[in-house]
Amino acid sequence: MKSYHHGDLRAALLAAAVDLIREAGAESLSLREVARRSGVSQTAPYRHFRDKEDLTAGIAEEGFTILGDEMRKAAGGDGAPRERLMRGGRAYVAFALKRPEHFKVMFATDLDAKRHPAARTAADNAFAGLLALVTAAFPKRAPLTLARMAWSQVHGIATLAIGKQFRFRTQAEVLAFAEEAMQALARGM
Amino acid sequence: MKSYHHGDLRAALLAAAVDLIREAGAESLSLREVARRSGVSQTAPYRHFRDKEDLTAGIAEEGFTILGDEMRKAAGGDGAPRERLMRGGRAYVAFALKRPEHFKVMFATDLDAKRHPAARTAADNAFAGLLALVTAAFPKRAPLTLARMAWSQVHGIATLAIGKQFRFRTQAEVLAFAEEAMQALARGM
DNA sequence: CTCCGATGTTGACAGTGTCAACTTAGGTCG
DNA sequence: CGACCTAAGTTGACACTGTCAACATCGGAG
Repeated sequence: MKSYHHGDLRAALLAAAVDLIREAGAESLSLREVARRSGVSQTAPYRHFRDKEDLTAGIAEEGFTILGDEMRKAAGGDGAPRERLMRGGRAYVAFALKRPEHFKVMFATDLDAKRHPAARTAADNAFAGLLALVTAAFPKRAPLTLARMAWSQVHGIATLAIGKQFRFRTQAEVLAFAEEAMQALARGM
Repeated sequence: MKSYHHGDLRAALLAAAVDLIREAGAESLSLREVARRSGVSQTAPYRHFRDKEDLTAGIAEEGFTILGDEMRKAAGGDGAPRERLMRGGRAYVAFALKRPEHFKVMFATDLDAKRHPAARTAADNAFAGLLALVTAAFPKRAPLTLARMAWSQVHGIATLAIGKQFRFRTQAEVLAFAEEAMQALARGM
């Protein structure tokens, strides 16, 4: 019986936007099409997002939150600190492979801290988790620098993999390669 | 006396497009604005590019060509193979810092080999240079895998640096960090 | 029960990518 | 030397987009 008010339009819009990006690419993300797919008028999204960029910032925030959660979950439990760090890195790459739309949006624009504080907070949060893992795995060793190294490594792998720059055929191959690369870097650190 | 024909419109359009991206971001790249800045009608670009995507592919091709050249130049000359590989990697990061507009476009879209063969060729070419460097530096050691590791490393650094994800203040800081990271990875390889 | 704020709608405007049809410049060939 | 062909550029149009202003409606607080 479709009431005048939607109920949870914001979430529906975010989901529709991600779907659209998956189907047609981030270039052809359209606020109007997102509204259409959510069964709502063209300007309804403006009750939940300031403008189009704010919508993508919402996707980015969602992505950083999920990424942080999945890394924490993967790195949790028992095992040596180094082993747990590896699991965290693996989760980073796995996230990018499973949700390439989120991942691309998250790093497409340098999201302005003033305009999108929630997204920035979620991002900082995820990085803080990584920092903790690195600190535990390599104590007394300039943790910030080492964390940046680890981040660069998995980020490069993730970016190039979803951009199809490597010639890997399966996600399993990507993950196996990531494992190898992380081992090599860890040895050198 | 502004002749009817432009002379080298294609190059002018590419340059205007890069300028526009630098000033306003890749999102607001507009074929019409590019045409306007080149002093030409709105549809003139279609004589040189099939569509908007083809224009960005042109920028990407230009970028890959420059990148390949600069890496080769940096890695040339004398020095131990490892040392030359380092110089190549450093050139990769330096390229991204100096030409972030090119760099972003190059990796924004997974450029279709069928639609944009020239861009793909230029990209393959640049990677081939890296592969040669790695092979010389680490003989008898699965060069493809090692090259991918090196590429991931510098690519991650470049991407995160120009996306302002690190909190570095100067380009020199970024390059110094890159040096450190490359050393660490090389030790582990 | 009333009324007000949050949520949603309609209509409009400027700007965009792209197509079809037309024009012009400048070199090729009889 | 003049006719003409093609590459390069133009004009006008269409459907679509982001966004604004003005209006409508629901649902909960008093």
